Amino acid sequence: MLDMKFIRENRDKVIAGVTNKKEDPAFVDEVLSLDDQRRELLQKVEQLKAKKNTVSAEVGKIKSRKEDASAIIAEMKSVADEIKTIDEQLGTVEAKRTDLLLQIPNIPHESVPVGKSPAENKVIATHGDPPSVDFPMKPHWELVEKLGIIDFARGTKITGAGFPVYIGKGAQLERALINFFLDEASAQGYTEIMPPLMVNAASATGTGQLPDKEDQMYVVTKDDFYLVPTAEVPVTNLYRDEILPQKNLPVKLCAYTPCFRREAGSYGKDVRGLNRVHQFNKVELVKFVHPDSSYDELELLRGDAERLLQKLGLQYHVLLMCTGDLGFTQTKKYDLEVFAPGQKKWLEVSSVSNFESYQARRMNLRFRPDGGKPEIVHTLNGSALALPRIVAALLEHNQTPEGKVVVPKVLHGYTGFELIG
RNA sequence: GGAGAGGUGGCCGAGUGGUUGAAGGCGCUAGUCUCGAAAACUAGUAUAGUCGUAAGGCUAUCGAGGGUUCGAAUCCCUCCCUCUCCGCCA
Repeated sequence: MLDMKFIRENRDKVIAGVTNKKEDPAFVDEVLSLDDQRRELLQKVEQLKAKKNTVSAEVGKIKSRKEDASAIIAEMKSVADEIKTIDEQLGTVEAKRTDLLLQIPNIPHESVPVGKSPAENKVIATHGDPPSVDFPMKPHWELVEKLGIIDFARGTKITGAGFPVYIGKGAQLERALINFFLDEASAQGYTEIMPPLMVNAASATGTGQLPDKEDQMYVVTKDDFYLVPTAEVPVTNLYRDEILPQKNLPVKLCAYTPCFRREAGSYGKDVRGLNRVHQFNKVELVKFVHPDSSYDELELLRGDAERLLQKLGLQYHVLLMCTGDLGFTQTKKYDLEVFAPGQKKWLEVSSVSNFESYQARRMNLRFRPDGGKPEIVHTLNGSALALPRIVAALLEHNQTPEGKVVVPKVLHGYTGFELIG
């Protein structure tokens, strides 16, 4: 969430930012009005509490002298009632304020182009070329079926649509990619985390999945847990409610997890094959950094993700997302899209974002500047990378006329084979 | 799942209704002492909200939330977590 003080002092800026994100700016003034009410009630009740405290201490002294304090006690009873009444009002106002505060999105960074639709995202870099072949390239769903390495139909039987089964070299390729990504991250100084795959409501709120994106998560109602939609959630919450020493910054973490997403509302859109599934594997990078360096760290993070695509020899481009296409909690975001030549489509395989203090404030994640008061850290994350679309692009990019697939060299040590089929 | 014990400041630990934001110790920071260090001694050492130009004041916080009371770390209720024993189990 945003800092209440910041909203108070920058009303117009916040409204502009919220509007550019295509969110409702009406909440901003509502929050400000609730904030005024809150402070008014707070002052009133705190004065009464101060009185209560001094008089109650007095009662103690009187009683210890074995004197009569019944008159004062009777008087304080009405004060106590008044406190209770105002406290209740205060509680209501505060709950509303917090509720609204959670519904105000983070505001975009000034370097982000203002825009309404994905069409206004900017392609800021492209790398690699499509394979130069003289045969018609197949989409991956045809390749994997013939090769028998991913079985969508049986996944549907076991669970439901969007739960593919990886078989034989398909499973091995998946495992190889996960290890490759994790090893690359470790080499860049990221500490590997293996987190829980279910999180509680507090964690989901910390990263912004709740209340905004509740419908996208699978819920274990019996225990009030959520299946992780991305490792971002458990990993970013690792130090929730903690104060990190400044010398530990930047904290760099990486994690492989399966990701579970209901993908409600996206039926029929790019759902063929591996393009959009309910359960998939992903390696995620997370950083906690000093507020002064978060935009430099964002570029480094993007580099870490890009390098993987380069090493895999895939064609990709980098999008700088416009304000209207930014997520609720993000101030700036790059998407990496890889080209899948069999279906002639760009597929999003990574999303690299800065959240500034927005998540960290929700999570109460701070650092202590040397000798100073605790401050909120900035959080960033990026996929490095999401597996299914990488596999899709990789299979399509490296297919042979016979429908076999050549494994990229960097993976040979991981797969133990160089050809599928 | 059953039975029991317990959750206090960075850590250990005292505290069963009346100056307890919280004794004492450890740790940490600064100072004294020392050629320097250790030891010893002295002082300081939470977070947040709110009012104030500031100094500073006030409020809240002893797992979380609610209740009783003029007054709660202390009594009551609910929940969470940890530990021990039993059961079950990869």
